[in-house]
Amino acid sequence: MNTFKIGEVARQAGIPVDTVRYYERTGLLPDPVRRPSGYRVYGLEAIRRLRFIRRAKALGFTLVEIEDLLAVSDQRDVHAIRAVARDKLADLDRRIGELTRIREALAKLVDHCPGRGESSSCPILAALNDEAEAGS
Amino acid sequence: MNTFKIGEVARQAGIPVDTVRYYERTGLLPDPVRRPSGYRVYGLEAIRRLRFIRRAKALGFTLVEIEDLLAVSDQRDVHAIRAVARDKLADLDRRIGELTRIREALAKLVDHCPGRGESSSCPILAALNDEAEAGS
DNA sequence: CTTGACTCTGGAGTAGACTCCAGGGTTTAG
DNA sequence: CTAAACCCTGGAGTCTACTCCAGAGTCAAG
Repeated sequence: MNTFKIGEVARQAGIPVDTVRYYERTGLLPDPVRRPSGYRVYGLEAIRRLRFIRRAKALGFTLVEIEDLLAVSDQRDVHAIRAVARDKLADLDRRIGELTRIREALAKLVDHCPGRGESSSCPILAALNDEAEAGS
Repeated sequence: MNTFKIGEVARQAGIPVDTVRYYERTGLLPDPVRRPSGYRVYGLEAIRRLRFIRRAKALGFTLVEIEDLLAVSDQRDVHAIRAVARDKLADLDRRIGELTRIREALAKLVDHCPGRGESSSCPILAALNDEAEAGS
């Protein structure tokens, strides 16, 4: 019998039970069939969908983006899927670039800080206190 | 007269008025002197501190980290300041590395997706649906 | 004095993604 | 049959860093 209760589905997908219910509330996961008792009943499809969600999250997609991804995936629209993935790639590049800029600025300060002596010789303090804005 | 009302301090520091009050609430900024009317009165020191906060945020520090930074900065402990900055640098490296890993995985999928034809030929869908975990 | 700009407080709302709780009912192994 | 393990709901709480609001009081210029 390929039907599962929520706990089993959650375990198979590697996601907490509360999170499965949360995904249902937000519409990411369709409302499941219920037993007369109210217990949710899932099929293999639900496990597949939850794993899809987990993997997409690991690729840096937000839940809203995953909803889009699932929609086009359900329609098997390869073109649209690639477009969504491309957008996400551009977004990742932007975020990486930003963090890298910050990293370089901070690295330069750390490199030039002697770590001892007068506070006036610490470029980190200087950068934080000085009037000049941090350039590139 | 080197005393300012909150609006002036905020403008000088380049921070919204609400945010200045928020920093006060969270303890990042010391409670200022008050006029009998209740109006906050600040000196140049407050403007300096707010600018410090703004610059530290631009370097990727969180408010909690900035609180630490301000504490060691107030003690002019160069060694401790460098240690905090180094920790932050390691943190940035970790985050950049993680995003870069995700970026590479996604880029590979996008590169191999034809963008048309059968959904079975789309590696993005395959990666999201397949049983295998995404490797490096 | 009047007017408009400024400031005060306390509290609520925002985004994103959960996470936890109380106070029940249900299922299943033994 | 019993007890442990599981499941249900609705709602509240978490984290970060603000942001906005109403309703009231204050200040400065003309």
